[in-house]
Amino acid sequence: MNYPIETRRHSAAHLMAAAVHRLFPEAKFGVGPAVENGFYYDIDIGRAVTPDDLKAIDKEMKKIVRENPAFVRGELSIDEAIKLFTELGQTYKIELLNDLKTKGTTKVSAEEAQDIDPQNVGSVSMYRTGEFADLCRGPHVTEAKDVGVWKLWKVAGAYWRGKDTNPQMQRIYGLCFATKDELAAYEKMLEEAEKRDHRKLGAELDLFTFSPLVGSGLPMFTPRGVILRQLLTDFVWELMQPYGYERVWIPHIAKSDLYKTSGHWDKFEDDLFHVSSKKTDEAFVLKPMNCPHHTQIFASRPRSYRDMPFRFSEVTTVYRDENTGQLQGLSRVRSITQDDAHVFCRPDQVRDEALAMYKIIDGFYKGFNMPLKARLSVRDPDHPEKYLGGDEVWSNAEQALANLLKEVGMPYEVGEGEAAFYGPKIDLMAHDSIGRTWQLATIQLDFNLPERFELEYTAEDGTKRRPVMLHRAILGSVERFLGILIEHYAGAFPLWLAPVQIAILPVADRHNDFAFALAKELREAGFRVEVDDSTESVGKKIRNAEKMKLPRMLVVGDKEMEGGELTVRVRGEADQKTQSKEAFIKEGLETVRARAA
RNA sequence: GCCAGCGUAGCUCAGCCGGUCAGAGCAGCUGUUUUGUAAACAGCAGGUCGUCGGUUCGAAUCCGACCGCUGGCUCCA
Repeated sequence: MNYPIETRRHSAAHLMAAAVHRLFPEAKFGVGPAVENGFYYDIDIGRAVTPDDLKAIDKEMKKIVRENPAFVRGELSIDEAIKLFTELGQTYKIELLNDLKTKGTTKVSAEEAQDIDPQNVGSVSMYRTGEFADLCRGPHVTEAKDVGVWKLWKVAGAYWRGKDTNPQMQRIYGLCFATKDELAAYEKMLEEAEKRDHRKLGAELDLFTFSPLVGSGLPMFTPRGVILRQLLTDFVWELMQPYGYERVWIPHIAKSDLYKTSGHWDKFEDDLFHVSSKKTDEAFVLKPMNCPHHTQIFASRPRSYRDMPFRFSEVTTVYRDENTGQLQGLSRVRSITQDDAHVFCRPDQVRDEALAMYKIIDGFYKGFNMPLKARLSVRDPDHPEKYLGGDEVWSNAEQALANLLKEVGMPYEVGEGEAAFYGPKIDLMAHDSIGRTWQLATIQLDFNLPERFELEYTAEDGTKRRPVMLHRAILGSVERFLGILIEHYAGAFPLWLAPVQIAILPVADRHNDFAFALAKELREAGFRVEVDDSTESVGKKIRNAEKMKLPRMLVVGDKEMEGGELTVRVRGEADQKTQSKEAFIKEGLETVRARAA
């Protein structure tokens, strides 16, 4: 039988629950949906699940598959179900059923909704697998042996119904695919992703480092890493040129009053780094974002409608006191460098400004062969209290962004509840070379900060008007983008980005002078060059250059000194070629200019 | 912040049911070699076994706290 993979995965979750039920009769069950690549089930056995438990559960699952019970569907009223689960002591299920009964939904998160059909209020469906019965809307495979190939993967703590005030359950993750080959292929992909891990490559390629003395989540960039940072932000700056952006500069701390005015204080006080002064009683914070500062530059003098828009851009670092448990390599840090820009414009200029932003983003990601998808992030209609500003303002803003996406012909999905608290936004998701998607660039509309800071400009008729503010980031965060880029290229950066572009490898000591002279010449031509004058063999020098993923290698020995031609080796290729110096330089410069490999 | 796992030289790892347990390879340094396409040879040096405390006659090994890392959860302006 050819089941949809979700059906197999969800059935595998039940199968696992059935096994857990046998091994731990007291176990209480939460929810167990199918997810990307597999499934999980949240359980509570009164203690942590150990790796040994996982093995035992896996063994029991195999045993059940040999017994091959059918997945049997039944239906009963909510009250009957509550009675049944009360007898079974399944307190979590009872909570879900009570919610269903009183609120007509169990929905707290999208995942949980999978377990119960909110449309089918009044009665609920059950599935029985052998002696294990579970609340479930299905569908399921008919027999246990149809679940496919699984592998119990890992255990993690997970708050019941995703709320950190609720007790934590044990979430057991499993991979599940229809065939062995698919599972193997996925595991291979995981392995590949691990090899590309930017934390590993960052150390190996000497791009950035952490120190326990400096603190977690506070990366430091080495000379090679800074070359990458600089090239990336220069690229953005270059793309911004046609659109009239200007650079500004702001200090990295500000009085807390700034954020009390902006509204950030109320929302993020606990996530700010607080700075106190012994000289004054005033409280300061390390800036967690740049927009409030930028509003003060706008507000620093009277503005005329004639001069609008003002486009302030800055690559600058913000600081956020993230929960330590969620810091991760360059992906989640406490010092975040943003390629930030804020545009203050008239309402009639929003479209053009947002369009310009879109074009910059589009050009940037094309440069890395990362296809984009858009998401229009709007309010969560169920929680209007989470947002600043009036309903009409929001509706207009959401509409303006939707129109823009339609205009540029960008397909998009709508992300309800994904908006920032001050306005809707367009988030752009980039695909990397191994098929993952990342939310990176963003264009955000903001009708609220101008209001809070009482920003204004003088209109044609002499009246004071409120400008509209747009926030945008192209890379998102330089650190996070760099982490993604390292994994995208597996550390083998294209020539234009490589921190060291050319390695010159002298065959013997007597070729060193020639090598250094050549290096000087190539540097003057604009390349980043390194000479390996160690006393190692040529083979070893090549090996080292390959390990550092240097795009070009020039082996120089007697032949090159006498003949005048260069011997060129390209990263990852076994063959070499002979080329004149002029041709090598010309070709290299063209490749760099084209931002190609 | 919460749950779990982990922490031995710069890196990768061995040792870990308490008693020659401080080891290996790579990297580093010093010699020799002067090398022609992915690892020359030899020697030397390097760790208070994350930190602090506890149990014990004795702790890298057991326990606790803290720091850090990893995977999740929560959060994400």
